[in-house]
Amino acid sequence: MTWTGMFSESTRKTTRPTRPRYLPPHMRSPQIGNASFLETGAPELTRPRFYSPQLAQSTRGRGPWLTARRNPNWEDEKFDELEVVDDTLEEANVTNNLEAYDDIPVQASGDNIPPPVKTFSEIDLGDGLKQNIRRCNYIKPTPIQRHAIPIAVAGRDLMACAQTGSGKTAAFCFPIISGVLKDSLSVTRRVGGGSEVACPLALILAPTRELSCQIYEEAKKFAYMTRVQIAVAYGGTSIYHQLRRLERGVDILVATPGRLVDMIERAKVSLGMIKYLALDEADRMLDMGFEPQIRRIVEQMDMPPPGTRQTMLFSATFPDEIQRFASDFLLDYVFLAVGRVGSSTDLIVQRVELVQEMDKRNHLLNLLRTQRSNGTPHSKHALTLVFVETKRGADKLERWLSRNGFSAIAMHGDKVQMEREQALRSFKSGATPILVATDVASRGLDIPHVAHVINFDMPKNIDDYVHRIGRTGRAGKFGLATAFFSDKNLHLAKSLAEVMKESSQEVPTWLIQNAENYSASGRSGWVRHRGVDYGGYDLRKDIASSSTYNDTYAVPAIDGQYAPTFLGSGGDDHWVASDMNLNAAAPPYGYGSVVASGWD
DNA sequence: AAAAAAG
Repeated sequence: MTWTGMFSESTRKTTRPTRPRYLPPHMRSPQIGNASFLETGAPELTRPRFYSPQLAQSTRGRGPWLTARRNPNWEDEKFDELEVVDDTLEEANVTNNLEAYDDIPVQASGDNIPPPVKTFSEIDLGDGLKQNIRRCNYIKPTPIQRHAIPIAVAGRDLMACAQTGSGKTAAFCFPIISGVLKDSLSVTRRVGGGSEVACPLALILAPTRELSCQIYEEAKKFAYMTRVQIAVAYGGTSIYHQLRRLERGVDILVATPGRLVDMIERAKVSLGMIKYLALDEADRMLDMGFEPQIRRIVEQMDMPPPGTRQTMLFSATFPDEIQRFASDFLLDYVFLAVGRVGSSTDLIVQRVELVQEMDKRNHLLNLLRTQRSNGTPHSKHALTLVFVETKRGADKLERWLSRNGFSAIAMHGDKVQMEREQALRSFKSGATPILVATDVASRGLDIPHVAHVINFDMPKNIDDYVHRIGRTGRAGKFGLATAFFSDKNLHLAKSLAEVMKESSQEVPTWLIQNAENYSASGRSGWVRHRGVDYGGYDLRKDIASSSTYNDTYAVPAIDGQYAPTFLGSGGDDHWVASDMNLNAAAPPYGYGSVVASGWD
């Protein structure tokens, strides 16, 4: 049996910082003047008053000695060599649409589920990590963190549906770092000098190189000044330097599958000592393209079997069939879903426009021109992310936009890694305020200031749509998502209408009409029509014999705040962790501040 | 009929 509950989240103001400080993605650039945004239907292009790029620049590239003289707490400065924001921000944040998101639905199922905590201090994560959590200004755990961390720290396997922006990365990093810290085996005993094999205790896998980097950077912050050694392994760059790094010993390895396999085959890495395995964007990692590789790494190398390692799978979407694959990797796992589709998601305005293929380019130009004339020109603070279907299409659209006066850059898997990273940097910095990307950029990446996501080509499945539009509307900022819907996309009509409806969007009648005519039943080739199935519920519930899972877990009332307001209501509730929800929900959580990139 | 991930 499972329980389902709605929890009240009360938010509160945090103390105003006395000095410029790191600002987490979800708290960056809270929207200001959103009324104009809604009226024009164009992204808010006004430069947020609280952001200070000059200030951010000024601390960059400085040696610790320099900072040390200025500030005795230089460690903290070095710790986040990132964006420094001035403190006027804080206030703007906390006043953001709080009430609408006070109730966060949480569903958990499985045997003997460790109860959630209300604060980080309720769990012994170790002094070093605890200090870093403070350094990160993590005031209060997010819902996914409150639930997932106790489960993970208890050593349980976990399948977690967590909304983007809800603190997923920390939710699996904290328990892993904490576990490594408690491990008595020093890293030097697991790797010798010379060419010995690196034996990490933890492996974190991600579907793209850039996402691996992001997680790596994030984990480094969490492990700052502890003895926990973190390394990253991904393709498209010299393996030599990565191997040299491994020779120094590694506790936690963040990797993409290809390069990892390469290293294992070269006998530079052994998975024999793995105690923790985490798959980020787990449904992607287990989809048709990736599944064989993952299976190879998890089942056919020297990775300890389920039961002797701890496995954690995280994603915002989790279709049934993927849950089935996934359960092969897990033992007696807890299923967790945070967030619900259908709750207010007015932070992302979703528009669908019926555009024929041949008209798309001009339509895009008109859209961008309107956007430009509506407000400040594209800038660091109003980035537009355009998704296309193919790599060639990305290049062609980049050229088309450039020829027509829009500064655009393309990012896709046919570019060499340097170009990919350069494109991303150029976009993030605002130097090239339009990024034309394939799905390489659809998941996990945290790009502040994306005001508008345009699905120039619709993705093949609705999950990707959810992930793509989740690149905007983050950090409590309003976001706009525009979809160019052509007759090639009719199979998506139903699921798209469903997604929009669930996030309180206005669904055009023509779309509803088509949704009825084209119920997503067809299945052909590699196109997987799944209708609306993000897997917001535990697949095991469908299994006839529920005896294995009959431990009911009621959430203890803590200060009256955690008392479920309802339990297992009617069955009509659709529990899903969707990006849209998550975006909407992010600011109200009121985690004070914090979190870093990779907040996804 | 695709994107991603090794070189």
